[in-house]
Amino acid sequence: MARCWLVKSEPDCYSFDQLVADGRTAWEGVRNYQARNYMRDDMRVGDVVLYYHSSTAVPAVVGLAKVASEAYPDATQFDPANEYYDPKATAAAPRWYLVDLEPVRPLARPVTLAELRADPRLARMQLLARGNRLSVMPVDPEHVKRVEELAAA
DNA sequence: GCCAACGTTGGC
DNA sequence: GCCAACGTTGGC
Repeated sequence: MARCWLVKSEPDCYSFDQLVADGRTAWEGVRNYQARNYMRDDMRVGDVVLYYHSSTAVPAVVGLAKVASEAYPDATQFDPANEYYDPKATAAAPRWYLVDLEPVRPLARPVTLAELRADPRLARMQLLARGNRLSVMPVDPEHVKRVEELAAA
């Protein structure tokens, strides 16, 4: 069974609709080691990804995506003009890795953070853990299934 | 805009 | 290796 994941994105920055429009995107700009490690070490092509909109009026899971590539160095770390430039990274020793994502489909309707919190079956979801700030994290497949159920309800 | 939580940095 | 200071995240 493939592993499942959740990625956060601010919709004003890069929304799920934008991913659908683009058809595929490099998940650039992640600058947290744990999130990097998940992408670099644990993600596999075809893994299911919940797409979550954060820092917005109604935070919610809005769509399903999938991992579309193995991990490779994030090119933005090498570009001094890019906001994600990292002067300590070199081509010989990249610091940041990413994967490509492809959209699968939007949820029938967004499942809000408040709904997730209200569902006892999702109580152990890592997204809901106190103080969680990771932008890339694993999700239990049962929790993915439950989110899809809520979206269809 | 506020604030709690957390990660990173850098002095020692 | 400790830890205070600082910056960022993200809900509200």
